[in-house]
This record gives sequence, C-alpha cells and structure tokens, in this order.
Amino acid sequence: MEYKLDEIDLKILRMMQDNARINNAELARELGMAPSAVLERVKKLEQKEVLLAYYAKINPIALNQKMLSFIFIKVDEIIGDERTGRLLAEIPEVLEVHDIAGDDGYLIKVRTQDSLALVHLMRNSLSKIDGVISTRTIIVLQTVKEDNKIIVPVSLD
Amino acid sequence: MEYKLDEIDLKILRMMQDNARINNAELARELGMAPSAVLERVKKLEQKEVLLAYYAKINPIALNQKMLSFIFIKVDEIIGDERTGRLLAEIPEVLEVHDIAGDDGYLIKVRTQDSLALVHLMRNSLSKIDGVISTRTIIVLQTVKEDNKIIVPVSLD
DNA sequence: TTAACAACTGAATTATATTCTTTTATTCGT
DNA sequence: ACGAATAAAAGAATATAATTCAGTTGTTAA
Repeated sequence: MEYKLDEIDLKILRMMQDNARINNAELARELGMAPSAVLERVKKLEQKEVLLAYYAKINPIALNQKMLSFIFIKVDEIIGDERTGRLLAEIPEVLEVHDIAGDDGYLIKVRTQDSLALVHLMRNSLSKIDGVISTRTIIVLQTVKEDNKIIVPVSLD
Repeated sequence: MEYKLDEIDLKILRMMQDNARINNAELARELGMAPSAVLERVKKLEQKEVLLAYYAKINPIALNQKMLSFIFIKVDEIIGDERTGRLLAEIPEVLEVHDIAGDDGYLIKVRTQDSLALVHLMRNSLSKIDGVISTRTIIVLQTVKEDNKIIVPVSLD
C-alpha cells in the first residue's frame, strides 16, 4: 500500500486528529475547497488506511476506571511468535500490547477500577496465559498527558 | 463534578468509543429515541467532561513515524511537583507522560521517525530538561494492540 | 499532442443537525 | 401519596450538511 500524501491531506489529518467529529463542510471551508472534493479525499485516506479509526476519549474516572498500570511480561516463546501477544490483547482491561526488545517480553497498558481489580486480573487472566513466566508492574500515580496525537508534518517532501 | 450515568449514556459512550464519527441520527436510531433527545445527552456528556475528546487514529507508518519507545525518566524533584512532567508533555514526540510510583520518575511514550530521531530527542530535548537525572529506554519492536478503549460497563449500579 | 486518468467544482437531492414548543417522566418536599 | 418543580423526551420546523453525479480542469505518460 502506497502513501502519497500532499499538503491538503496533511491538513485534513491534522484537523481530524484534533477533532475527529469535525464535519465535512467545516473541513471544506478551512481548506477552501468544495465539500465533495474533501469528502472524496477523506474516503481515500480511510481506504488507504492512513486514517485507521475514530475514537472518543472517555474520562476513565467517570466509569470508575481509576487505576492505570504498565506491566512488563516475560514470555517463554520463540521470537516472532506473537500468540501470547494476541492473547494479552484479548483481555478487555488491556489497552495496549507492545512486543519489546530485550528480554523476550511484552509491555502492556492496563486500566482497572482499583488495585484489587488489578491483582484479580493478574491472578485470573495474565498468569493463566500459556508462556507467561513473570511480570513486573508499574503503577501510574498520575497521568500528565495521554493524547497519542502523532506529529503531522507540514510536508512530506 | 458528578457523573450520574444511566444505561442510555453508557450505550452512547460505547458507540462513540467505537466510532467517534457516528452521526446523531444513527445514534438515535440505535437507541430508539428522537435525535433531539440524543443530541442533548451527548452535549451533556461533553459538558460534564465524560466525553473528553474525539481523536482520529492516524497510521504512524503513513507519516514516517516508524519508531515507538517507552522511556523511564528518573527525576530529582520533590514528590508532588509536576513541573518536569509538564515540560515532558510539551515535547511533540511525547504522546503520553505518566507519573509513576517507586523511584521519583516518569514513564513516557515517544514516537519518532527512527532511532536517530530518538537519540536526537534524548540529547536535545530530554537531557535539557531541568531535574532529569537518568533515562532508561524500552524499544517497541511491534505493537499488537493500541486502541486505548476503556471498559464501558452495562450498568453502573 | 492527445488519450487516459485523477481531482475538483457546482448543482441537485437526500439526510442530518439544531432549535424550540409541547408533552411526558422523574424527583422531591410535605 | 400528592402536587409542584425539574428534567428528559418527542415532534415539528428550519438550517446545515452529506452525498451523488455530470461536467470541467488539470496531470501524466505514451
């Protein structure tokens, strides 16, 4: 899949990343283009898998998900086999799963109600996964930033 | 701020988290309610800061941001002072900043073009921040999951 | 140079958002 | 339990937006 993006595409990406619910008419106004042309571009960006998804960010406190942690998971498996990673990804409390360099392991991001729920998850879900040797848990006290907005350059040259 | 959410709100949150660009008419159809009523609920959820933002997820490869890392940052500062965290958050490559328990530090998530750009960032931005004592970098080889969708319960009881 | 293709415009149509009034539910104090 | 006060929903009217498509312009490559 090819990603030939021009400056108009980048502007669209920037606006969409800042507010995914911006409407097409507003995009068109900002870009000084006809709405039909902008709509076509957005659809192409989706189809080319440049725009992957649109998420609403929900306040975790409002849903009683007060605890955030990162867990290093050491795994006994052949490098390249990502079965364990997929199993980790299936756990709903697990928001991110990253295969990391170094010692055959994963780094996962987990959101739970509280420390009890975390312990419960580790005992009942994590340790039940085949191949998991050990875990190391990092407790987040406070999150300063968590927007996951990537840098959209002015041009791609 | 109070968060009294009923089952309709939770359904809205679930749908919005799955697809932030769902339109109000479609929401209303799914809920079997009048569009005006649904619109009012969504606005209230925003106003109550339950719905915090709407993000488009952009394919980082399409923008040449091929490298993802997590960095532990040990900091020399009084616990509770979050000045360093705020400075870290200002760096555009830094997507997340978490204040972590244990050894006076932060865990940050960083996206760069490549390892060169990462080294550059560490040398020119990170180490220039007052109070940063040391860093430990975790390189992500592959990301299995990264949707950051939290669990929306069926009811809050 | 021109055929083929891609992107854009503008207009028409269909659908949605938004506002406001009326009606229906819910909550709360007594 | 009752009615007043408040909140939520419906419905209708209007304003905006999405979508489609035919026609135009621009770009690319033989």
